[in-house]
Amino acid sequence: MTERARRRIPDATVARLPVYLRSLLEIESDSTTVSSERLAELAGVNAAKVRKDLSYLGSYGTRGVGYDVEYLLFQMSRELGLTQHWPVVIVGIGNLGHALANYGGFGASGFHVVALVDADPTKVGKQVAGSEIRPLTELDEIVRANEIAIGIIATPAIAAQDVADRLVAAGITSILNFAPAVLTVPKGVSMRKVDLAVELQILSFHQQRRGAASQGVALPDGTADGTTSFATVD
Amino acid sequence: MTERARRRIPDATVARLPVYLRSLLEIESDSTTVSSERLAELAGVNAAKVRKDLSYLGSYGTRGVGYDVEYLLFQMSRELGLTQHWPVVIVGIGNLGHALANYGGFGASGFHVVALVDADPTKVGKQVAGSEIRPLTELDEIVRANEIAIGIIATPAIAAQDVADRLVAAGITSILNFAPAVLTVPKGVSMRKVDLAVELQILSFHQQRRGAASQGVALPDGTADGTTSFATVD
DNA sequence: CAGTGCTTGTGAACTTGTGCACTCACCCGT
DNA sequence: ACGGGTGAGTGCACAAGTTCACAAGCACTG
Repeated sequence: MTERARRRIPDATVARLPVYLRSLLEIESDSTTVSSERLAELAGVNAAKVRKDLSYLGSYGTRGVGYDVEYLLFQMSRELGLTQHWPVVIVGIGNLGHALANYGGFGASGFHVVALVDADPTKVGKQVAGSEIRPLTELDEIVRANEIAIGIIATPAIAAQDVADRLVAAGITSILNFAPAVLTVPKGVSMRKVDLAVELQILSFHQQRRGAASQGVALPDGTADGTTSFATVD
Repeated sequence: MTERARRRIPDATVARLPVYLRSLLEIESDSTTVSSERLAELAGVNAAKVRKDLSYLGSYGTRGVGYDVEYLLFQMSRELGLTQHWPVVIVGIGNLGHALANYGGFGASGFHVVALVDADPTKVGKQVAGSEIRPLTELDEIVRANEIAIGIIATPAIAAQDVADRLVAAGITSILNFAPAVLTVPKGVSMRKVDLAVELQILSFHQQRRGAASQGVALPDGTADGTTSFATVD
């Protein structure tokens, strides 16, 4: 109640906040203030949506003027939890794990890859992106020692559920899964999935339809996830 | 009318079809028939959703029995356009592009990486995953020569829009974008986005909330995209 | 060949998300 | 000091997606 029972932020909005954040960072040096219209343009959505989304964070804009970029950045970062340090473990150092370990985009937002783990004994001990690959058996210890809350799964599909179970057992409560498998996790653990094959197949679906029917098919320009944008086919 | 004006398949359903497809492939060798309940369990959704989704494809089930796995697989593959050959070009052969080029999951579904392109002259000519990296300037020629319809962007954010424009100019109508940037494409081009940082930030949001409020926050167990599943926090 | 049990297919209620349009607060210029 | 213009905040109607509940249909048994 002291916290003013902050309005629950809809999932669709949460998914767009990072995009707004990035857009704000891009113009941070140019302008001190930004309108919903301009921000909408940068983020690829419409202005009404921007205003509604930002209103869930609170009334941080000034009517007739716009939003203060600095302040909005701060509030948004805080809301997204980016003001804190998030140690991350990557499990499965194949091609993708390798790429993720070397991905620079992490650090900027408070995410830091602090451990790499793989079940393959021939990989254990090797250095990747400045870290040494540790055996899967040490996962629990590693997670606890570093107080890791976020785990990334980049293993083959077959191993993914086992890894997820181990991560959960070790106390991890957020999982990002790149393995093409449906994982089940207990309540209290959030998990998101990134699936390359699924994305391609969705594209294929639309591509195929396009070829088949000369008939126009209207597609919406975004999903609840904000990860998609379609243009209209005609 | 002959084509029975096929019901438009909702986006949310399209996004789940690949998941069903994968689930079916897993049980293909075990059972000839599958119930909506079983399929729901494998795909991590609920049974009613499975039935509704499948109903958009047509009435392929048998009441009291279930769905014929083989037949469903065939229909679904056809619907998703996986019965055809899809040549794919990857632009940007950094860590991620490298990983994507080596990713095996493509071939199984009709996707084939037929060309790798990078703007960096020091990378051009090198062999990656059996293909030679070609210069960005040859993109147009490559796309036309191989009749490529799908392009994957794995460049830094700054280059992404330019690459997208080139892809579109070359005649590509489906783009999968891994660069952390909002791209605009003309009507008639579909584009999907996979953004690592966004995913992490969404996880961070929930993780952060969890820590802040001892108050329970209920999260839905899936989005329109089917790429997410959350458990409830308490 | 009728009865029983199982599972699909789907209308309808409900929830969530989107987009419009309008109000009202605030800044700035005079 | 005050009025005009601009752009935030929001109520509302609509669209999309989800879930429920149940009738309809098929296989199998006696």
